[in-house]
Amino acid sequence: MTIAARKLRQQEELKKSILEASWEIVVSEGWAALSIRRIAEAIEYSVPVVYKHFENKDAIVEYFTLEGFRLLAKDLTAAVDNQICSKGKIQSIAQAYWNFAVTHQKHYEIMFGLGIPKCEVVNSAIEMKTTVHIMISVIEEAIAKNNKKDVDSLLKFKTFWSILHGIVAIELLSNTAINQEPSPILKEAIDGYISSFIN
Amino acid sequence: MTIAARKLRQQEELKKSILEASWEIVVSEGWAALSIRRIAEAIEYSVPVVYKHFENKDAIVEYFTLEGFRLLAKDLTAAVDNQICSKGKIQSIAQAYWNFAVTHQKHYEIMFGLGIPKCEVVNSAIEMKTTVHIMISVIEEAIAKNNKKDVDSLLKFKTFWSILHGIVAIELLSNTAINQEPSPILKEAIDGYISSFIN
DNA sequence: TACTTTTGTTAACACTGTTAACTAATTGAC
DNA sequence: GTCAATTAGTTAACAGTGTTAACAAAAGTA
Repeated sequence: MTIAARKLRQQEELKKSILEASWEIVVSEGWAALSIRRIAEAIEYSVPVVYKHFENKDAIVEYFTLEGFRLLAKDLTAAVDNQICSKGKIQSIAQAYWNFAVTHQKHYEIMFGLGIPKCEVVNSAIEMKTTVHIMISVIEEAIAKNNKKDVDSLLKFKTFWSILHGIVAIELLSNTAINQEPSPILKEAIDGYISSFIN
Repeated sequence: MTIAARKLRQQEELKKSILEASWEIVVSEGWAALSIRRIAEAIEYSVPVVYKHFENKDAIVEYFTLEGFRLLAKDLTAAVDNQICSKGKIQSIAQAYWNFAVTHQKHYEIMFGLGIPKCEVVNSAIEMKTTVHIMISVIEEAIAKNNKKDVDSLLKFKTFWSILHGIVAIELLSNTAINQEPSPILKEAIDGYISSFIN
């Protein structure tokens, strides 16, 4: 069955090349430039071949959306592992979130880009849930350690995420050469957030 | 010159009908459904007539973007006028910002939708600058009244806007029938923000 | 009336996502 | 080895998008 194995391998490589070609287009020319015909041209195959590997264009975009959440979850996990106290963990997550957004800008755009109605997919994805879970765990731990039983952890989580996303989004919108350095706005906002329920 | 006047009036009405038809499409079917051909069909004219009144599709979209900022600026101004103390003003602006986003969702989407590279236009628009100016004034006043000369007002403003946008964006993304009621997340986040530089 | 300008149309170009219909190559059974 | 069945890949089309050149008809002006 080595022939069948080779065929399978070739098909997988073709799928991989579709994703690589897609990513190259997105990185160099943005999400709007991504089209099936451009992909087909890049992989040197005809258009329907792309549809053999992905149901439609959305499926390709979705791949990168989920990849983004996977990467984000990994980064956030690493950020938490570095720290011991709750305050440090939250600050570290915030910093990691920021770093992710500036180093994976195209991912972030498609993960949180408004105006594109594909939220159903994202909201139900486990990749998303992992990210959410990491944040909530840290916040719940902080609440427990600070004996603030009256604090709503879900509310705190949503506030946390909203602040993070807001800072990133405004920064990405004002497309003035984004600097990798930690944003003072981030520090500012997170300090205020932390002091609202951690001593 | 009454004939020329009538012609001018008719042209203006045609332009108005283009905008009305466009808005109807956007409201009922979203921004993605807006197309020149759909507009032409709605106004019962051929396609090039639309181009007589707007240079291109972006110009139509831009109209609503600027209209959005105009409306937002008006709402924020009214919100400030209602209040006397700095804290109240900031809270009132936050609430007004939220209200604007939920009652003018389609406007908000196009004003801050990521992934659409039309920021150059928006950043240079006076409509945008007015909105910015209102927020900064209130913050500067708060800083002055609280004798916090070391506080960076621009930083505070960016943080403020980021928090507001983040909360709205996350809410709009999780398209679960948005409720008009004041978001607890908003109150939560703004309270934290205010206490970071107002006694 | 004859000329010019305005107003509007049709039809095309170059794209987009998507798919039906077809061909050529490869595989499996006899 | 031959023949049918499956697979891989193609071309060409449909329906839609933004945009514009070329043209016709109506209206205004001399």
